Amino acid sequence: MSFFIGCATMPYMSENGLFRIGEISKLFNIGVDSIRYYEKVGLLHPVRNEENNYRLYTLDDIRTMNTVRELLAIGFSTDEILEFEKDRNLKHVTAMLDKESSVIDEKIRQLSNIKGNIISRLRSIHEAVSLDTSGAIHELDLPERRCLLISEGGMPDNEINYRLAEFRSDSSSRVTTIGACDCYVLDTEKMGDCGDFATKAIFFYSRYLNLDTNFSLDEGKYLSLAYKGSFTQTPGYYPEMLSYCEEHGLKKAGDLVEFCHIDRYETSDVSEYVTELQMKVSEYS
Amino acid sequence: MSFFIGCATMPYMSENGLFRIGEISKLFNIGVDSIRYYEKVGLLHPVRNEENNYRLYTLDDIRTMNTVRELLAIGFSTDEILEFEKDRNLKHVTAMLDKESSVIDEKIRQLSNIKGNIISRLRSIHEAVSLDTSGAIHELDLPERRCLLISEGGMPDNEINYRLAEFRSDSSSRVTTIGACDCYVLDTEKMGDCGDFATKAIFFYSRYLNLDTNFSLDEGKYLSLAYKGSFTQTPGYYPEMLSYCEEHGLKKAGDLVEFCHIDRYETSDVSEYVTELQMKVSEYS
DNA sequence: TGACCCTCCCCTTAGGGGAGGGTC
DNA sequence: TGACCCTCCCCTTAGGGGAGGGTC
Repeated sequence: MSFFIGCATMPYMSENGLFRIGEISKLFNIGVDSIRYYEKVGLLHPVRNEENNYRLYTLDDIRTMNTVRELLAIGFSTDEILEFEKDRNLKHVTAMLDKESSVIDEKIRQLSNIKGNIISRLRSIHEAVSLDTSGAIHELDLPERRCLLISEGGMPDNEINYRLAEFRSDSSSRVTTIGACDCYVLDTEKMGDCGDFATKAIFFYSRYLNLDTNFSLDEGKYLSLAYKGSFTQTPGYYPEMLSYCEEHGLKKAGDLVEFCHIDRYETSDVSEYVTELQMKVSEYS
Repeated sequence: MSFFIGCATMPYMSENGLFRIGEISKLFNIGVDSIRYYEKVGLLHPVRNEENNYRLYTLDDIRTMNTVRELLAIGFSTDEILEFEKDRNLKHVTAMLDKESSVIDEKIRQLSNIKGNIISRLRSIHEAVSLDTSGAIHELDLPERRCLLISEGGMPDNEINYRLAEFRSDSSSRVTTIGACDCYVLDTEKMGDCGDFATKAIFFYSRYLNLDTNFSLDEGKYLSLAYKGSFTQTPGYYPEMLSYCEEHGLKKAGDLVEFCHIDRYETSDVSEYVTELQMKVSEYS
């Protein structure tokens, strides 16, 4: 044990054994405003130099400052620190630390959930922009998929936002737009207002996000085709899917469904939209 | 796909196709103040009923509200949401989500550190109150222990707080009082001011907390004895330690050190203090 | 009349950043 | 004179809670 720690004097101490606010500020490496603030909330009670009204701090104030900085650093509020200063005992300090520990656990739990949510959204977006948007048809074997039905029948785009809000306010419902996929079941027999197919149903789907669900898309073989830009291109692609079926000995076994992977929820630039068409098919037997 | 979702009307909609603030409030299950606040920061721009000056919201405002609530829930500020609303595109949304993901990682990292710190303090306190404070002497084989030397020589209690502050402001220094142990190397040959042994050195030690250190206590055999209450009892216990040595064929091989496990940093109730005396010993050979 | 809407205005954390004036 | 100190006073998040007054 032979280290010599600095000089034995206290460089920031004024001659009368008391410290000025600037000295405390340097000693603790914090702003003078913080020190005045601790006084305002009742943590410090410096005496005053009667001649110039300067605040003067004792070594005991420095003890308080040490405790205050230590407790602020581990997340306590000035109110809690004040309570502790008023009633400093073992039961109190362990109760404080125990409680703070739980509070931090809860914060970490919430942040981890949010982090998972963000990662899921990023993954969904990444997967969407990685789709083959050449319009080429792929055969996919898909598992059962859980979805959230928003509406049976068509609905103006904006009304969907009303339904989403309704779901959201239904207490525990989890709905998500950014990174989730709004999907349209199309009626290929009927035309809608915009020269497009009429809509039979609207639902939300996400492979990664943990949405509420109220029905499933069947597992099975699907034809899939994706394109970029305005989703008015859908009717043009439908005949190609039918031709593909004929050429490959398949038959239509479900509705045509439009998956809007990237749309107005992620971007206002229509050229960035990514839409996928899926249609369930089966083999002739 | 055969679920029927509520009625096709929008129950909260006023007759003219617009919504009043109370309706939006119910729809989103939030206070009207929040909705007015979003307007104040520029996120919403409701029109007004010219007759009564009531705010009126469109379905497009509901779209915005959905996005706002979704992004607030994952930690974005209204400023960031405003930026996103102004320039909504894929690059922007992925950059935002990426950045938020990093911010959350950093927050979790900090909270985990704090949590570890709190747990260490609780463990230290728990261990201190679990000590045998009957004054009985125990022989301990202790490993090398890293410590933080505060002062060579004695020092008024309060001046220690000044030294602690100095260490703390030395940028990266980690010092801790609550849950750490301030220790006094005693000079058993000299008396101090209070009829107690004079102090040869002061240092901090914690088994669990990650303090800065600048020297080590040697590993080896120690006599240990703990008591509760005022630490003025130390001189009374020292002769007992010497007698124990004689009776057990041991000799004093180091200074008498006072470990103040529980003291003024944890409690203002002296009867709760827990002090441990340690003295290095060796066998006669 | 009661439910709903309006506009101020003050309050919450832990300080930060002035302005305007005195002190060493 | 420059560094230091003082006291207001305004500002920061995302709203919450009034008061005082009009509207359906």
